[in-house]
Amino acid sequence: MKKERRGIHLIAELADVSIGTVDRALHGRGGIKEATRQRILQIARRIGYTPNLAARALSVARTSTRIGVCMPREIHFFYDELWSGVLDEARRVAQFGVQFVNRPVQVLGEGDTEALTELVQSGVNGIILTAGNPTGLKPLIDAAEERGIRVVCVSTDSPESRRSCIVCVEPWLNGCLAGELMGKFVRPGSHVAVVAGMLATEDHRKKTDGFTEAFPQHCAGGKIVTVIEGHEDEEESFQKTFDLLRREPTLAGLYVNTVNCLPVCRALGAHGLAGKVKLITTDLFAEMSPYFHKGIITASIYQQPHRQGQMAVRLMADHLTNKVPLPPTVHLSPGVVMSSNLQLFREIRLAGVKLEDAALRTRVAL
Amino acid sequence: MKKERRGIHLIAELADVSIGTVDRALHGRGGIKEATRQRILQIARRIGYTPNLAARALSVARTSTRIGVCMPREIHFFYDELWSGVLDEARRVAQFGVQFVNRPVQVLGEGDTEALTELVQSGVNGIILTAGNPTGLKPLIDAAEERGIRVVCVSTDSPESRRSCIVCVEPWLNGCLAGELMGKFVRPGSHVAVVAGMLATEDHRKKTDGFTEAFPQHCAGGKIVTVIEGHEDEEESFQKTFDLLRREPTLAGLYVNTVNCLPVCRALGAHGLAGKVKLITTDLFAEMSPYFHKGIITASIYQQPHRQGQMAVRLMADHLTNKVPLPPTVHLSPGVVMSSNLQLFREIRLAGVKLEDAALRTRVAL
DNA sequence: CTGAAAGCGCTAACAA
DNA sequence: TTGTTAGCGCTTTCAG
Repeated sequence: MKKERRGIHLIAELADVSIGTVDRALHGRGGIKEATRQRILQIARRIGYTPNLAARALSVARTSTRIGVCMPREIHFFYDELWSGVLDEARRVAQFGVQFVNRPVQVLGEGDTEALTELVQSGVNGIILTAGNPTGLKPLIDAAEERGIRVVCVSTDSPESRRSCIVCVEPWLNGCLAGELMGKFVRPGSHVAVVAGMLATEDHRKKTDGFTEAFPQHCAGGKIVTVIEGHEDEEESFQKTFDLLRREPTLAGLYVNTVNCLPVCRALGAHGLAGKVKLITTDLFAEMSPYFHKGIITASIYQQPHRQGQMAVRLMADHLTNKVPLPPTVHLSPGVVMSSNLQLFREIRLAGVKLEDAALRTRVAL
Repeated sequence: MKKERRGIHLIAELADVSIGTVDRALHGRGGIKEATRQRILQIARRIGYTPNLAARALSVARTSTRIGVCMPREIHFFYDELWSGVLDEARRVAQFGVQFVNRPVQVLGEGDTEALTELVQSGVNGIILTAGNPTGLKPLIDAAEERGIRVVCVSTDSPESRRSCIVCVEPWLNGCLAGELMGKFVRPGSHVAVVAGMLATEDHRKKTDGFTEAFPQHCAGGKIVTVIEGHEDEEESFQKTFDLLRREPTLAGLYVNTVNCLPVCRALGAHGLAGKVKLITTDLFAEMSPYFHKGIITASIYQQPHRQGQMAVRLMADHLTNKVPLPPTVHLSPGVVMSSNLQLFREIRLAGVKLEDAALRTRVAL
């Protein structure tokens, strides 16, 4: 009884060539007669050949592909989760011979040109990047792509550049969802306001725009009375919100489109407005928890940082190791956090677990 | 220059034994002196050994592990997505030598005892199952677990049984979220109603309970005037809703906790109540789309079927191939679908794409 | 242009 | 109780 062959051996047997030739045909390598190639591809198609990725990974283990990661290092908040998403998935694909080079920057947009330059020079095959300052990064990203280094932006885009792919929650849509929710929470004709970080930041501006567009569509006669900027400063945010609430006693809703929502919560609390003014925030971290319970935060728009990181790694790894084409955009749907489902989110469940420890717990949902 | 060894070869070299012995030590196989084992484990720990999963997968490819899947076959709706989540992830882990045995049943709860029996007898190593009739299935599940076959329930649980793990969106919490949303959409003192499938079904009853508990907490003086049962019948659902709307002209909200929401939408439309009565539905499929745009559906609670399927496969495969322990429960957070983010959901994006084709498009988000 | 052969790190069967 | 060895399916190098 003949031995049952598999994979390229089977093809080789059927085509009556050696596995080396099959390999050449399958990979479009040179040095093979076009006729043979066609015959082989034909057979491969007929038997529905799919490469065994484990074998491939094992075989190329030493010449492994490397992925560089440049994202902000920051604790307790969004980027922590983004990192853990990246690291979790990195651990999985590491088994496929993919290595990672981490080049964290301290703050979004600071020192990222240097980090990116380093990564490019270090000879990685792909780069995952939060594009803090899109314009400064553009030439570097373009240069990297020029050299065949794929760049996947995550969370923050550099839309003008030639990056291969962006994985994010679209900020405009993010604002729209907040606007729609707000429009449905407050009564027709209500006045609401927006607390942004700084409108100079594209992300905050787009969120504000989305909100501004969607809110009136879902709240007949609704009006956005003002947009204030907290500049990510605790004191300033508190003061400005506090003043706003005094100035506009009829205010029905407040949309905070930055992670810096605690001062706003405190200002609302100080006015005794828990639940009276509908507060919609952005992102999630453990310290927000009590404000949900007190009814001060009505809802928060969750940007799925962990999943963003995971997706970015997965896309890049699939592309690099299996030639899966990179989609130009991957837009995740933002989640809605309210008091009922609060406990299900990683940020709340894993509160207090340090990054290292959290990284070990692969199995916690969402 | 000596050749640089890796993995178990390195350990073997350091411990001055053969790789066979290292393998025995690492896997707790018999026939090895306790002292040697300790010495080897010690070294493994010291050098931070992690097995190369690709190599392992490749090596055990022929003796591969098999996972049985028993879930309802149903088109256009929830289970379609559940299947595609399973199949997508199955394709990935297939590379690790995991095979799948699919035993679809026509309808949830019909013929699943037979299917499960077959699977157990077919000698699979693990089973992924939607437990349609929990009580009937319990003895079979227990028997399977007894024989060392891990059972992971997905979407529908058999809580009394000894299944190793459940992956789902908790129905009670699902109802709570709907209740909270509703409580915030309507004015204090509002009257709302629930349209269930049949309260005899645990899932529907729990959703109803959750809603009943949460709604009054978020709507001062709010009242649930009635719970009607549509029995998943189009005509009955329409008629009962239509009558209800006539009987209760002040009704402010309606919560449909089954997938069968179209008749309710039509009844609302027939009364010209688009947007007047807040409608919160469950699940998502393409035909709901126009009702979002017309403002008839205010929000839908999305149970992430694709992700549920994906998680179930991932957990099972990780457990079977890498001995990762199965967590007893994995509760996903339900998503909130509104008109703003509607387009981001698979069910809407991939509308019209048949299961086979959709299965090829691994790269569509969420 | 094509074939042969050496590994990649691990498992499992067989020998000692 | 331990060592040896033959693959798993693929990539890559070196000969023809």
